Amino acid sequence: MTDYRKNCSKEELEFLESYDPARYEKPSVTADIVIFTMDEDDELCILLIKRGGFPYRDHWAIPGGFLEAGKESSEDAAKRELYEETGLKDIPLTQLYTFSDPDRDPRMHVVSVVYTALVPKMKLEFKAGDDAKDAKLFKIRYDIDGLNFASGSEIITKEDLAFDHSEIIKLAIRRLRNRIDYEPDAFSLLKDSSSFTIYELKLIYESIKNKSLDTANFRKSFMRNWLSEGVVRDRGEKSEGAGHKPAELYEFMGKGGD
Amino acid sequence: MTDYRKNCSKEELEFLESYDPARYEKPSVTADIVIFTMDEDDELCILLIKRGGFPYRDHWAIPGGFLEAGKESSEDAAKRELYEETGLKDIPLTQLYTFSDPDRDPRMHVVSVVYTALVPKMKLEFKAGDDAKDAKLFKIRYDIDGLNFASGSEIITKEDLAFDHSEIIKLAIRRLRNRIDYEPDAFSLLKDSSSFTIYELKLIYESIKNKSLDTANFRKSFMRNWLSEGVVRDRGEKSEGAGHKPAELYEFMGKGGD
DNA sequence: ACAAAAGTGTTCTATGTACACCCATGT
DNA sequence: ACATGGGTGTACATAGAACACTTTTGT
Repeated sequence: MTDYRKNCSKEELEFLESYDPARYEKPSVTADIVIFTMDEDDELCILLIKRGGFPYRDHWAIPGGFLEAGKESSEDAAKRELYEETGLKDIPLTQLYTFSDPDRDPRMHVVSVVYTALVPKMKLEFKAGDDAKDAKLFKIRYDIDGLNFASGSEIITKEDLAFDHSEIIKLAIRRLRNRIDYEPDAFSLLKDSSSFTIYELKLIYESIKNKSLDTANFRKSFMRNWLSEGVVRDRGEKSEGAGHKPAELYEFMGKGGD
Repeated sequence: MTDYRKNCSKEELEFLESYDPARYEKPSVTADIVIFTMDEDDELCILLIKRGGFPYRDHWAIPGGFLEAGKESSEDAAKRELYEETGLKDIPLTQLYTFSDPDRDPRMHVVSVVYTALVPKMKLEFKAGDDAKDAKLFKIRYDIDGLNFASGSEIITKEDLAFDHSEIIKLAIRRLRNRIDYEPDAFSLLKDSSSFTIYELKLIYESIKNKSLDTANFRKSFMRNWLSEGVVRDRGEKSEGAGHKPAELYEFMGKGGD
């Protein structure tokens, strides 16, 4: 693709040279990221940023930023944004969905390509940089009105979110819930994916599915889905120092690991 | 979202008025569509268009076009494009993926939001309009080198496709294969979704999965997944005039239907 | 002793797959 | 008669959910 011009006719080269990309009115393009973590209470959390400028000043939003045209893919833009916002590098992102309603941003037409990232909390550094006034983790909660988000005693609802971000987050959670049964997503949320117990993993599943799971059954599907497939390895060691029977330790063998 | 300005402070309104969207360099945005159909040989087909202009002149491409900024969402753009290309209206589209490599188009940075459409062949009108030199249905074939596409005696491979469209099509097929087991996608490909036999449906599944299925088992899962869920209704009629035992006729009860 | 988690076993049901077999129709 | 699809039934392996029970640690 990069070398397309090499195999071109003279005629076509001329066409490419004279092509004016500014001929048509274009929308802006951003890359946004839904960042999930597990907090100290073993609850699923999302990273939100309080907007310092218009529009939606003082509303909470998921991190994101404009794509640098001609220089980066939307995934690269999301990675750059993730790094600027959290100091995290080399985190695999999965594309969630692209939102493109003409009036989802009051300034202008903005097309947002949204990605999901799953990160262990300990790796998050909060950088108070750029246009971000404030960044915080919010627990994901459910009640009769649907979703809401809690950070300590502060509880925010979809009305406190900027743009269509509440829809975006809703979709991200739905997808995560579906994926977790057949993709090794949960391992990315472990404190230490190279040494963990089945119980620790179960807590992640329970928090994402928002219901408690049967120990015996969870165990069995762990063996079938991950251990016997080589996704996970038995370290042959036991946890120690906990207030209960020592547990077998496992290691996630996926991409890069730690 | 539309009425965001109504609840705005004077200060913010001024900001919005003075905001200049042209400040940043923007990529172009297109909406492309992978259109699947079943042909007269009960084989899965895709609609391709021979490009009349540069770049990739005389290469085959999936239909698509630029998004009209400020006027339409990418899905609306895809619908517009689908109508211009095939005369089809009110076909549900599902978003496939967004491709955004900076050099996937030699002219400039083009972000493409790609959709999938499933349409019965009889509804397709080929319009030789616009920049389309030629539109044709290609059978989807598999061999050692992977995918290829056949229309009569003409066989084309991924090298004959424009841009990264071979990757796009590959992904679309993979997704269709996965979806077909739990989403009622196959019904959209029936000649007549309001009166069909189980066998007709089975042909669609076989073509998409590219392997033959057991009659008895297909039947059972048809009953479980669709009939008992009310997705499909038994018409209480039998097919007639075929060279075999008359078959029960069913009706798809999904969105809009016919 | 008790809480907390680790770990085993059984039972029931649903699903996926393989296969054997008979039925009705047009040619 | 026979090809073509329509349709039924049986058998086996695996997956998921419910639940009962034992084990080992730290406090």
